[in-house]
Amino acid sequence: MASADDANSLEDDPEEPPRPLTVYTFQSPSLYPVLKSPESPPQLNMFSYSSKDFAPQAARAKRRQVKNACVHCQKACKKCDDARPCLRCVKYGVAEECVDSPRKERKKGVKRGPYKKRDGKGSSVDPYDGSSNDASVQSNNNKRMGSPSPPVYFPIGYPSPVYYPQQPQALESTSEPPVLYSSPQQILPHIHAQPDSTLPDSYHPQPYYQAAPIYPLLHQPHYIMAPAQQQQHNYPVLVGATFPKHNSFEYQPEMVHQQG
DNA sequence: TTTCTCGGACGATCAACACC
DNA sequence: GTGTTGATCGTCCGAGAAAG
Ligand SMILES: [Zn+2]
Ligand SMILES: [Zn+2]
Repeated sequence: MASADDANSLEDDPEEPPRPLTVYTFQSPSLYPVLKSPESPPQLNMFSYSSKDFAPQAARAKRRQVKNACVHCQKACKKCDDARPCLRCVKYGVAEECVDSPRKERKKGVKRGPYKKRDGKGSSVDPYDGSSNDASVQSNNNKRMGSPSPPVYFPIGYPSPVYYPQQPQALESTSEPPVLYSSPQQILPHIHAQPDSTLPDSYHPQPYYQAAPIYPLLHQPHYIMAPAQQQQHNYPVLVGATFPKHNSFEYQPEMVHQQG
């Protein structure tokens, strides 16, 4: 079966077709809930799929990746998120070791030989021709137009790794059916797991809000919030979380708070 | 049964190349 | 200068192995 960390293409985009019947349960200290297939699964279309099984010829969903996984996730080949510490590290109790993995510099000066001609003058393949086997085609489909697509709100049920400097923007227009998004109330603040002094350089607490991981109600983690008097912002401060079943994960960092 | 490992598919990036 | 191509590098899915 899938590993505990698996089955969690949680952040995937709304364009993705529904994955058949699966339910999240927290049953391991692994970062992400496990997908189970209950006998009478609810009809929830909240999960992405990532395999070819559902690939409708044309609209093949894309897997979304974080820009830089943390060292632990990278090593484990597991899904990371943009938060630092990332959810997985928090869950494993190694939040203080959660730092971006180093990236190596891209080679330069590599010669490539002539490209295919543009504009049908040559033997170039139609990038939208579904019959193409050219591996590069699929990558071309999503990266045209330079800059990365703007952040989008994640649909309910999708834990999101993304930070939003402020209110999320409107979805980029798409021909896909509309999706539901978290209400502002569902956006939790960034996890402040460590005092500033122990945080990695890459960690810059700011009034950023993270679209919180939103799990199906049945298996939602119990978020531990700082007492009101400890909060100096007008948003709640998350200090830890416990996950139902197996209690194996309980994270309660000492304190929690950031200067405004 | 649950958790861990890791091969490899796929996504993101960006320098080389092509065209105007 | 701008846009396109395609190689490189990174992420993480998911199957199988290992452990309990
Ligand atoms: Zn991580
Ligand atoms: Zn981490």
